[in-house]
Formats: sequence, structure tokens, C-alpha cells
Amino acid sequence: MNSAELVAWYERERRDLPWRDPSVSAWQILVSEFMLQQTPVVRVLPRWLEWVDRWPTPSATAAASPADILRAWGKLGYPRRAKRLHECAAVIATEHGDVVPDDVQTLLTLPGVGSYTARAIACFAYGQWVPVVDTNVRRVVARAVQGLADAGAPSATRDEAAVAALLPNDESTPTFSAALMELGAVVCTARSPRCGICPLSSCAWRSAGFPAGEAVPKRVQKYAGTDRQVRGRLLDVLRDSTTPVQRNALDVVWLTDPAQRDRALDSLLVDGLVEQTEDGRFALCGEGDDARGACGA
DNA sequence: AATGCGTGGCG
DNA sequence: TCGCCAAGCAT
Repeated sequence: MNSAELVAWYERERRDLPWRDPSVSAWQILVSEFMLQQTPVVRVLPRWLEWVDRWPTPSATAAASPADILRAWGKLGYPRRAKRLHECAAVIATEHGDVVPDDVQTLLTLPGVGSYTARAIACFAYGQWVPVVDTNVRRVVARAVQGLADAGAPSATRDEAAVAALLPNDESTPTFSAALMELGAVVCTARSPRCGICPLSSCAWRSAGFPAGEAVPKRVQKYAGTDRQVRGRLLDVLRDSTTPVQRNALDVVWLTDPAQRDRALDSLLVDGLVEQTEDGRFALCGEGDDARGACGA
């Protein structure tokens, strides 16, 4: 892969995303990475802008209540990410002097920070030479380098080695990794890739005549009718109420299957997103002043 | 290793 | 319409 032509394309065509601004702090980059886990850029944009303005540092974030955090997270989805981001802020504030760690090993110890996010922070916030592998990068490498329509099953070790082999050995590494991700996001997309505008002069998939991928039945997760949908509806009610709600206010969001509803509510309690007051009502964790700490936050 | 975890837009 | 997809992580 010709890194120079990819970087040149990126410098010319890249989207003007606010977390790419050089003035953005490592913590704010970390926030963007949490929000972008499994969530499209367009949905993250307004949330991120509000969030970093309201809580610009780890300690400021840690000082917020879980309820405030969950409301600011809004409907980004996967609210456990918001809780982990809150926990992550507390760990950085108390154990790392309010400074986001700069090495992958330490980053991996933080709540909600996995292989991708740790490397993204080390690379994009600190300019380190580390392979950054997300779903876009895996797809681009599978096509341009391996000549396959789609990436195979994820394997962190193997995938990172494959990307490391492509990384330029100079200060352009972060730009190259960003460019790889950008290419996968806007050109070399999962469905209907825009090969007509691809900046790569060499692509193994194109050279091979765009062979179709094997019909791997990678099962798609259902949503309608799942516990996740019920959890979403329950949290919707709780986000909208600044006071604890009665059980029947939650019951009405899912009447078809009371057992499922109870299971979903229980899982929210287990996850530490929701708590029950002494009089049996329900609220987001940390809703009231005296409720702080009940969720271990 | 496979599964659970939100949400909404698009073809 | 509805299946598919979107900068993953934890268990």
C-alpha cells in the first residue's frame, strides 16, 4: 500500500471533525472514541460538542453524578459506555493525576478501553507508532492488501501485525492511521464501496476483479423485541424524570411480556445504571443527593 | 469464542 | 418493509 498517496488524499478530502482539531485534549479525544464505539459520526457530533464543553477534563467528568452523565449521553445507545466513561474519568483523576495515560498497556487497564480505543488514544492523542485497528481498517486491509471482499474473523494479534506492516516509520503514522480509517468510512465502505473515487493506485481486490466474499452468515443481532429494546424504553422514562418514578410508570413501556420487562429492569440495576429508592421507586443512579454512592459510582 | 449490549438511517 | 450497518467492550 502506498502510504503517501493515501495520506495525500486524506489531507485533501478528510472530514472536518471537531475531535481532529490539534487543540483538542487527550481526554476529549478519549471521549470521542468512547462515543464512536459502534455509533455513527453524525450522531456523535452534537453530543461530543456539548459534552466536552460541559466537562472538559477527567476530574470535571468524575465530579458529575451518574444521572447527569446518562442524560448527557442521551440516546447515543449502549449506555453502559457512559458509565464506563464516567468510571474511566474517576480512575484517571484519582490514579493518574488527571492526565490520560499515554501508553497502551496502562490505557488497557481503564474501564471501557479495549484494544482499539487504547491504540487510538496512544496514536491520535500522543502520536505514537502503534497499529490502530477498527472495523474500517480491517476491511480496507482485507481488500487493498489481501484481495478479499471482506475481513475475516477478528484476531487482535494478527490484525495488528498486518497493520503494523503497513505503518510508515515516520511522524506521519497518526495521519496514516486516520487516513486508513477515513478511507474505510467514506470510500471503501462495507456496502457499495465507491471504488471509482478511491485514491489507492494499487488494490489487490480490484486487481483480482472484485471477487465476491464467501457467503459467511455473520449473524445480525436482533433488536426489536429484545431485552435491549426494553432497557432502552425503561431508560427513556428515567432520563425524562428528575424524580424517582413508580414501578407502574415503568411497567407501561412493555406490557406484552412482564417477565421480560422485569428481567430488563433487573439488568439495569445490576449494571449500575438504575437504582431503587427505599420506598420502592426507581431512578437513574445518583439522581438524588443522598443517593450518590448507591451504585458504586 | 460467542453473545449481549441501543439507536436510527439507509437501500 | 426490514435487514444491514455504524471509530467495540466485557464476559
